[in-house]
Amino acid sequence: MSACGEHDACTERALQWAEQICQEQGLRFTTLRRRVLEIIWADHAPTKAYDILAQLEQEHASAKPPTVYRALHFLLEHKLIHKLDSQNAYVGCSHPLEHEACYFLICKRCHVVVECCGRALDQAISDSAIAHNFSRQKTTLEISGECEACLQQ
Amino acid sequence: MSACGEHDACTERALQWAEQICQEQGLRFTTLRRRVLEIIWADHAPTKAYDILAQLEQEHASAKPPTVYRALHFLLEHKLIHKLDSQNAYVGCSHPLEHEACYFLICKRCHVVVECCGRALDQAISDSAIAHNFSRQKTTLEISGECEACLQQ
DNA sequence: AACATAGTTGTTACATTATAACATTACATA
DNA sequence: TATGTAATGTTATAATGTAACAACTATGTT
Ligand SMILES: [Zn+2]
Ligand SMILES: [Zn+2]
Ligand SMILES: [Zn+2]
Ligand SMILES: [Zn+2]
Repeated sequence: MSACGEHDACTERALQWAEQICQEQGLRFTTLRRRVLEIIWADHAPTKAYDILAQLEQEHASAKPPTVYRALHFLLEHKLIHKLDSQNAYVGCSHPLEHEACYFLICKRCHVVVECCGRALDQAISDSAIAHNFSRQKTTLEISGECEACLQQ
Repeated sequence: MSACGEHDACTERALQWAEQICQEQGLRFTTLRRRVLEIIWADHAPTKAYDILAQLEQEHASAKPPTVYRALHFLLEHKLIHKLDSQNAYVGCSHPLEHEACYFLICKRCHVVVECCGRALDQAISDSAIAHNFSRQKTTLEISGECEACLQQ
């Protein structure tokens, strides 16, 4: 499920972003890391680590769990992907350049994940943390339900 | 870590709630389920399933993973506990009677979890879902950072 | 009391998700 | 080319969670 007219463009854009970010920061965007990012960007649904492994194995005989998890750690660290804790699965980041607090709308039917970055909601979260004298460091916000397209069926 | 003056009172209250809720709904609050709830309520930190198992084993020779997970499923189903997806761990529900959308402040230092239920933040989440024509069914909101007590040290 | 029933627990086995530890290889650059 | 660092290969294992079926327990009905 892609939820976008031209998904090749999404993938292309994500890979170019990754290339650019790695270049700017002197990071090595190796074949393996690129391939894992491509697999994750095959669609807009969350991808499981062991499904990535299954794909990698077909083209890369030495692929093992650490192969995949290392690539995932690299991509997470540099915010090229996100982990959805409620699903134990990974999605490509939709806007790695301008990175703020983001949250996810996850469709239970078509599995499309939309990444949102609204200042309003982010502010509401900060306000609540402040009200509890809590110093906010990391936020996990994942909303599952049904997307517009699925509701219209 | 308890984050409350009189933690025995927290536990006592939680067990009585559970008793009452099960009675009202014709559910069986068995020894095993009560014991798992007690273990979770030993403090305000998230508890891991296999740590519960380790405790149960000492007093209940036949305890195995399904023993624990069944009790957890029961307690989750009836909203006596919550699972924190960002930690793979479980906490007692602080207000099982008046249950609305809730979210969690998780202290990285002392591990105390505070469950919050603010209408304002809940509304902001709904607004955002509506803005994306998304039908919201389940929300995971977990904020990790440092609590007031730890910040003052 | 005997029986039927549904719910709970026991038991074994396994699936899924993730990491530790150490060896080897590739890459940059001096 | 030597040398150090980062990346990958390799083996093993840890951590989290479920399937499937057997045995038991509580409860209500004949
Ligand atoms: Zn797309
Ligand atoms: Zn959908
Ligand atoms: Zn307490
Ligand atoms: Zn704290």
